[in-house]
Amino acid sequence: MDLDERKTKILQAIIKNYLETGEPVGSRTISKDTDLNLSSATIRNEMSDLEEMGYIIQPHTSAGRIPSDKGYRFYVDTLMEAKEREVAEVKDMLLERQDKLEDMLKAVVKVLARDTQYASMITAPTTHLNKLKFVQLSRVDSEHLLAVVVIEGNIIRNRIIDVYEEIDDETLLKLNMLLNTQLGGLAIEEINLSMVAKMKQQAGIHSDVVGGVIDEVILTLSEDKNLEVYTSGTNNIFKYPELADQENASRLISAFEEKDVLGDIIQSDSASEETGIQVYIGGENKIQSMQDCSVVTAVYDLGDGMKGTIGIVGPKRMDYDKVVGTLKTIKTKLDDLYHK
Amino acid sequence: MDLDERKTKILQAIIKNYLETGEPVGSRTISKDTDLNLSSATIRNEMSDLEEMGYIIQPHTSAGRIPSDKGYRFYVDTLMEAKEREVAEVKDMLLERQDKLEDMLKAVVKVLARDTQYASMITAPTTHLNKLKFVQLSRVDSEHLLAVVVIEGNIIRNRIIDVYEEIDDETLLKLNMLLNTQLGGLAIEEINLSMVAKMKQQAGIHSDVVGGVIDEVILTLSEDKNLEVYTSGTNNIFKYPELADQENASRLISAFEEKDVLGDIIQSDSASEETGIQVYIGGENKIQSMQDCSVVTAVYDLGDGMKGTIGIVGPKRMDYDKVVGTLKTIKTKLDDLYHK
DNA sequence: GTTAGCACTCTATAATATCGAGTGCTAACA
DNA sequence: TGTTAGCACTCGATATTATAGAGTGCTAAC
Repeated sequence: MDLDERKTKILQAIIKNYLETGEPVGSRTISKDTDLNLSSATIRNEMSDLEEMGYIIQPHTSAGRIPSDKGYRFYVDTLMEAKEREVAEVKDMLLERQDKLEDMLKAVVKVLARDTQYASMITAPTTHLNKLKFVQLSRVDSEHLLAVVVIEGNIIRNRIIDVYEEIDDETLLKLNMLLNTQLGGLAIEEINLSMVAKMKQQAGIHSDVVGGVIDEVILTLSEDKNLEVYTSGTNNIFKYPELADQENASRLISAFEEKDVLGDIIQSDSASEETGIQVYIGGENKIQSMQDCSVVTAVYDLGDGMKGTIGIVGPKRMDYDKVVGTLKTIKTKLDDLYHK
Repeated sequence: MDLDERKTKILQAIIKNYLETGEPVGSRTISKDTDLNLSSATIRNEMSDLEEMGYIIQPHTSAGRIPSDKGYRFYVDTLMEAKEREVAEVKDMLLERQDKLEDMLKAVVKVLARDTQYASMITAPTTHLNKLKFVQLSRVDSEHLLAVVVIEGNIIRNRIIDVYEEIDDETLLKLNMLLNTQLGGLAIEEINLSMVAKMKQQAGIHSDVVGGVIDEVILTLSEDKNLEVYTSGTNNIFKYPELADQENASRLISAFEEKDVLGDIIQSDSASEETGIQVYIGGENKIQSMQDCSVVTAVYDLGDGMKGTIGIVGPKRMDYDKVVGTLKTIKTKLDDLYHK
């Protein structure tokens, strides 16, 4: 038995209807709603077939049918007509200065949540090809130095370093020179221990300062680990009864609080290449607490190897059209930021 | 009619019992639980009085009594015996480097949530007496400068500034000198427009760079506005049935997502001076969505005028002893950080 | 002032009845 | 052979009723 055109149409009608209402769909509804002009009895026969094939499920004997994960998957893969959406606000927002990256990400995820009405998240971009642009040491007061580390993509990190001996301006200048000539332009893999030892030796009594700076440089260069994730609209999960019972809601909300968990969702996102958008339905999710949800993610690319992920979590009966459209738009706008 | 010793004891017993069970407390329970050796009938008479005086409430005719806001208030003000608590983890945590303030705050609030089992929040310290320590301009590449602004308390902000004309090293040095001699040590109130104009004039063709830096300085100095708030343990609200119904939970969670709302709670915290800890019970809360909750906050002081607030939100039948004790400990440890 | 006793109230829980949407199956029809 | 009307049946959702028990207020006796 295979999915002929009529079965496909009926399956689509069932899913569409269920997405809207959240109630199991009966044969009578389909009979009236579609332009197939078939009686409910015929529909019933077809539905029985579709159930046998695993596309739909009967919650209990005398209820209508709801889509199975397999049904949703078929819908997403073949039946969905992704509509382009306009997300007006984002366009302006992205004109903001890039060094306020954090604020920009927070704003984008907020727009996404408001636009889709699903719980939303975005990760700060992680750079994989990190190279040091330069280091700048300044005196804060007699006991502290400030080390500013700048890497490709203009990511900036600061660190206050304790000093125990007086450092005069000239020495400071020399240390700056030393650090920049030795380390400038290098990636983390290119910095080895013998270089560090040599530099410490050249710094003489200030070797601990050099050590502190190098620590910060290494930390900054290898910083994909402490993944920043911003979320918005968490409380949207209460809009969907099938997710809103206490146990579920509690689990989901604590998942949204644990950045690591969100990181896991996003990690191995090898995103379907044409659009860069990935849909995980129900059991396809790795995260236990999201087995009753669908997750849609998109990878954005700010250039310089700076890639991040933006996505939403919602009920399986999600408005996939809308979500994919919205994500596509936002992704495009984020990507354009670089190629503009 | 006034609160004699016996009434006080009975009130205390009612509240204690209700805090533990969350169920309305009957006269029989009190009769057995206290060492007053009174029959349930006598207790009933007293309870009737206490109800008339507004300290307790009957949810319905044939139920036991629960404390009113006024009852809780009396309990917190006079009956509670705040226990000192040990919050072991925080001690070590605070030894961390101060320039990772953000991470430290996140860690502290996490400990608080885990320790109390209530939803917790902490605000980053805002400094009111901000004075500029120094500004440092560096070249990032031919089109961008990096401005680093450091203010009292070693708070650091960065900004990338676009430049349209080549700036050589010497000019950069001059601009650095100019900015630091003119602005060093000043508070925001001390920087006026005529100074800005004068500096721009001295900077000649690079007046826009100077303008950009000054913008960032002003932004940094007046930065109490974009109040950073970190939260943890939001999902703890599901542990208390009286808060866990969908509507309530949804409201609370979205309040926890809106930093502004949390800011409001904390704003006018004139904290009772001896301990610096403030308790808001039910209707005493300004925030609409928290009228069914109690909120306990503490102001911490890192010195240099850097003050922040840490607090928890939970059900009215909260373990006030524990919470106040824990907050006191954390507050003390944060305060000590400065005076150590 | 305290207490035993008792009638009364009201919620929570369980047990029961009823309704209706939806199904599967059969038989008739085109 | 595919389609459809008809009908008995299933089962969750909702309303209805009954029951138990915790707690009260009041009265009268101690």
